[in-house]
Amino acid sequence: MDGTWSRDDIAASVRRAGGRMTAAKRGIADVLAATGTDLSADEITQRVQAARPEISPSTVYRVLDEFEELGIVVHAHLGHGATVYHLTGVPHGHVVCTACATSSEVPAELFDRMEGELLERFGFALDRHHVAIAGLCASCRGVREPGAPADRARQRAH
Amino acid sequence: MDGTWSRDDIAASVRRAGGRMTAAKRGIADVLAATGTDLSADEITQRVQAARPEISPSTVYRVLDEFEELGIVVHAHLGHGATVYHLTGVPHGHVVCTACATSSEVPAELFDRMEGELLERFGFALDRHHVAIAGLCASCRGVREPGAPADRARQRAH
DNA sequence: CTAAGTGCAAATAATTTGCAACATG
DNA sequence: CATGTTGCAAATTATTTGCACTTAG
Repeated sequence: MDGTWSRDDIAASVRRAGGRMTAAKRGIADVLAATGTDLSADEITQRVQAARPEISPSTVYRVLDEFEELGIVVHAHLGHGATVYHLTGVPHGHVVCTACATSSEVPAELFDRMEGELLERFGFALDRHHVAIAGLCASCRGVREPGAPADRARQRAH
Repeated sequence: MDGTWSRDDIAASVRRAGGRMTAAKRGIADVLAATGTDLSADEITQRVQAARPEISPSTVYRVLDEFEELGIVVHAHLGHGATVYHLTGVPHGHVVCTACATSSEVPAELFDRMEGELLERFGFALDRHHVAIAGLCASCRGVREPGAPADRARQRAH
């Protein structure tokens, strides 16, 4: 139940918990299943509305909350931007570039060592896919050549 | 210039950049220097207003932005909560408990190994103090004894 | 004096909530 | 047909911005 989710798996999970499978939930489930990447509530809303324009943002938030309690999706905070959601499955971490705001997923094992140390030294049990790590991506590094017009990446450095 | 900041250091830095040292900036500098921990813009506003009630939140945000461009403060995103700020100095990472929402600072070396791997494998240069790592703190772990009344930590699990 | 800085009110963005109308099982 | 759900509008929270007025240097 932590591999790939189909719309039917989701429906089964919802009903098992006493919930009802509605058009909104079906639409959201389809969007999530059709996309491999993380999506913000707003992006999910827009895609769902492509098919059913009447579905409101508040419904999307409520359904996402329900799916999360059922263990169907998880959310993560990517720095400055909005919260993103994705189906549970291959656990992964997130890195966000503070210059171009691009986020990418990285294998969860990268966190292994830090996880162990945090647990031993602080008793803190890390959740690898919940919050993103910030930094500069490969293409944004080295862009700042000393002496260059500075360019001033005027975006509040995320 | 990355050790401990005094109000005068800050004033010098502001003036060197062509800025003016005002009552608001002085008040904010004092609050930051008096507190070792991370503070949200709202907490800073409240503390500054204890002395000068007329100082507005928007000014706090603007001053914090200026201080950040001058390298006096850095901000970090602690998961669900508001952005927090602190004076630059001892670099550290942040961990936030998803159950009790408490955040703590952890030594930056914990990130060393991950930093190296991210750089080698993805060309990504990590910024250790920008975004928090989520998980369960020592006191919240083990609280969920199987069979217990579940208690339902009803807060949207951060 | 003069440009930097400020207070205040209004504008955004991301969510959340109240409630009456609906639909699923 | 009972109750889980939804759409919509209004409320919140965190932040940003426009502007006329104030003040540091």
